[in-house]
Amino acid sequence: MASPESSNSLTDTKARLLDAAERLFARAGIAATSMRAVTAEAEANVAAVHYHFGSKGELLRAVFERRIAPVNEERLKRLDDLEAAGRGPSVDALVEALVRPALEFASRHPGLSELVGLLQAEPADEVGALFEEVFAETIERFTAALARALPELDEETLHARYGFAIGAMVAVITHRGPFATDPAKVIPDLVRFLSAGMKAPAAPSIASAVPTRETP
Amino acid sequence: MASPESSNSLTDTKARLLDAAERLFARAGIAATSMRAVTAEAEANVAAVHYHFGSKGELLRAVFERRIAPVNEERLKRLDDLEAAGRGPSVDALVEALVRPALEFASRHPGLSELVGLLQAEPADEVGALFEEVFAETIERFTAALARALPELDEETLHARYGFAIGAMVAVITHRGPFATDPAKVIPDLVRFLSAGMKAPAAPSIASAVPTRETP
DNA sequence: GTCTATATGTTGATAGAC
DNA sequence: GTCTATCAACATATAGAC
Repeated sequence: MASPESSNSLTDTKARLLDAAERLFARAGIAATSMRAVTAEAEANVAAVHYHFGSKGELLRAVFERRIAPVNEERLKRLDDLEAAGRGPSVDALVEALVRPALEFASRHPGLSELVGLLQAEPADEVGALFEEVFAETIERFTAALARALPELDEETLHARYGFAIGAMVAVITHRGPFATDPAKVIPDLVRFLSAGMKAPAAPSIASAVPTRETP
Repeated sequence: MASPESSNSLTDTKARLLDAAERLFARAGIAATSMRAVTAEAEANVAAVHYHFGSKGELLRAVFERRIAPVNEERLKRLDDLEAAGRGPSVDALVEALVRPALEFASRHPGLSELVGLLQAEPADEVGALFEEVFAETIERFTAALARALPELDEETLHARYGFAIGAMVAVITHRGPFATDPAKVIPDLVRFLSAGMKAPAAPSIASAVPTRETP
């Protein structure tokens, strides 16, 4: 089926470069990681990364997409399942569908953890556009589903709470806090915390407050 | 009172270097910001930063400490006030004392926002030790106060929730989410969300669950 | 596809005149 | 305290042999 000599060891270098770049970007940051270090770690040549990716920026993009795409696919699959089975998934179920795939992937691929950390603080120059592009669908689908589960929240509050939740989740993924390393422990903890926050009573809007008596 | 010629323009360069470094570190990251860029922005000389700070690492440390120290001072002052007035501050009050100073400082000094972003994702080499050192007292005081307000939570869960809260707060500070830019709007929103999360029922511990009947 | 060799620029740090 | 000049080390990127 495969051509006589191409398939295996030829693309091997490319994969090793991705692995090495992920490891080093995560460990020392993007700007501080030289392509020499990447190629050395991958046991490849300095020119190889230019041949396979064209530039350091494109290598970075490939590294991110490889890890983040499957997380979002799993999230959307879980959301599809929730919406298919009966109508109106609970807040807890939605939060878990959003959070669990990310945390489980992160615990399986330690590189993802620190990669997400980079996504958070790396100057938006290169990463910002990638961020928007990769997460747009997930954000839209989940905020819409949460809006249906929490009809009493105005859109602005709901979007803010979604942002709070992502922030807390990112803290766990990047290990910036005293969190259990076992996903089986931390995921329920986080879901419990975030669901309670999501379901908190909305702020009393100034206009609709005290409707019991009108001042003439 | 002041000595004839020293006080003003002599320390001026040092302050300009701090301002410039803060601006550039925030904009492009630490590793990507050269000291040449810093001294150019400060309209100073390449050697000036070595004269005043000794190295790039010490400059970084000075930049962080200048901004973060006052935030923690304000937090601890508010906590002191809460604990002085009556016993047992509420969860909501504690969360607000933790969160409001940071968000208000960040909205007044835009540089702090992106500086906090750096603290989050910069490889822990240099920043990690600084982080531990600067936030240790705040963490200890607030988790202790929260533990008194939430006696039903075990220590591990409480620390984890504290970490979730910091993560959500950092997301707001670094503008990584659809948050209102007006602190008067976002702070109450965040406090409401986090307080509800803090007060969420604890996970049923496997050991103490179903204590209604003992199996022989 | 992978390598060596090299062109060209930038970095952090220092020495020493003023 | 501030400057110019200069260092060795390292960066990205490319050219061309194999």
